[in-house]
Amino acid sequence: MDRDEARDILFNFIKEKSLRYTRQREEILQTFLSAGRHITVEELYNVLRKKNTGIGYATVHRNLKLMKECGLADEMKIGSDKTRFEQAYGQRHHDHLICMKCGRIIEVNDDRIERLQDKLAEVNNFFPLKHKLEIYGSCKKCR
Amino acid sequence: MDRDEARDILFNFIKEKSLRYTRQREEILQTFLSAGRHITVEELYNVLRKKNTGIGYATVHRNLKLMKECGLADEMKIGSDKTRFEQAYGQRHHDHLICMKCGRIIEVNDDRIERLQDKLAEVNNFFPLKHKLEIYGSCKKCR
DNA sequence: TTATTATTGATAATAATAATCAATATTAGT
DNA sequence: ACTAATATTGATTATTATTATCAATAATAA
Ligand SMILES: [Mn+2]
Ligand SMILES: [Mn+2]
Ligand SMILES: [Zn+2]
Ligand SMILES: [Zn+2]
Repeated sequence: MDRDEARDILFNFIKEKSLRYTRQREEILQTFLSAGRHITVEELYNVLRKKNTGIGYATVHRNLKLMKECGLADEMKIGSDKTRFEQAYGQRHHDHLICMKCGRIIEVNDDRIERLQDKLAEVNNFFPLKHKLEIYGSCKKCR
Repeated sequence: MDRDEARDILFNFIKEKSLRYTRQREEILQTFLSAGRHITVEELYNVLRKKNTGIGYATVHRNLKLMKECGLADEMKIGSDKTRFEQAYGQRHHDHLICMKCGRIIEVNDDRIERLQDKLAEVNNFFPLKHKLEIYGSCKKCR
């Protein structure tokens, strides 16, 4: 994702809602964009702490939620772990293979599955809005 | 699921592990079998409370976990709701359509999707053990 | 510069789940 | 049936993730 584009999205969202563009928001956005995918609030908070930004946990939490609101982040919950956030803007939908041994998360896509899911909903008179497919097992290394 | 068969499974599991077959366990099992699918600890606890069984919340919680251990129950977590339990013995695997308006849960199955999931794992050098497919949207009534 | 008010960061509240522990109940052995 | 051993219960507390609170501060517009 383009950094400037991401900043624009956040900035415009903030202006539209009469919110304020703070040093903390800029810092959290940049750090989030640099960080690995599927990061928790705690993990992002720890990265920011090492940078001596003095940003509090609550602020990280609040602003990841804000970034979700404006479409820059997606929220995901795996099992009963902590909520994870991943970059969403410019990313196409994908599902996840989750290694139960090392925690690695592999992003995958299968159009045939996507289409069959829509059909499955249809034959059940169900109007699908979103879905979650997670396959749990062990990855190559942990086999 | 056959009641006697279910009791046998629990009973044998308990004997194998040198545990004890208590009045509470029998009561919780029977009530769980009679209750609707995808029930929470709290919901089951409330049913038991109405029956004046005097069984505590912690005991319900512990024993639903036990029933999961012996294969009589499956645990599922939808979004950030409370954990739900459903009968597992004699039930084939299925996925869920979840109405975001009324909370209705429709159980579905599609062998083609199942097979494609296995292939998807395979091409990613991933060994699948279980999976979770949930489609969120609105049901017929809530359309 | 000033007034307004959104934001922050520390902390407390909430809520789901699990752990603790003394009292009690179950079980096996006699 | 009695006893000893110990698993279980139920009330309560602890833990953990998430969210709310609030006084101090910072961002924004006039
Ligand atoms: Mn992902
Ligand atoms: Mn089900
Ligand atoms: Zn792995
Ligand atoms: Zn509905």
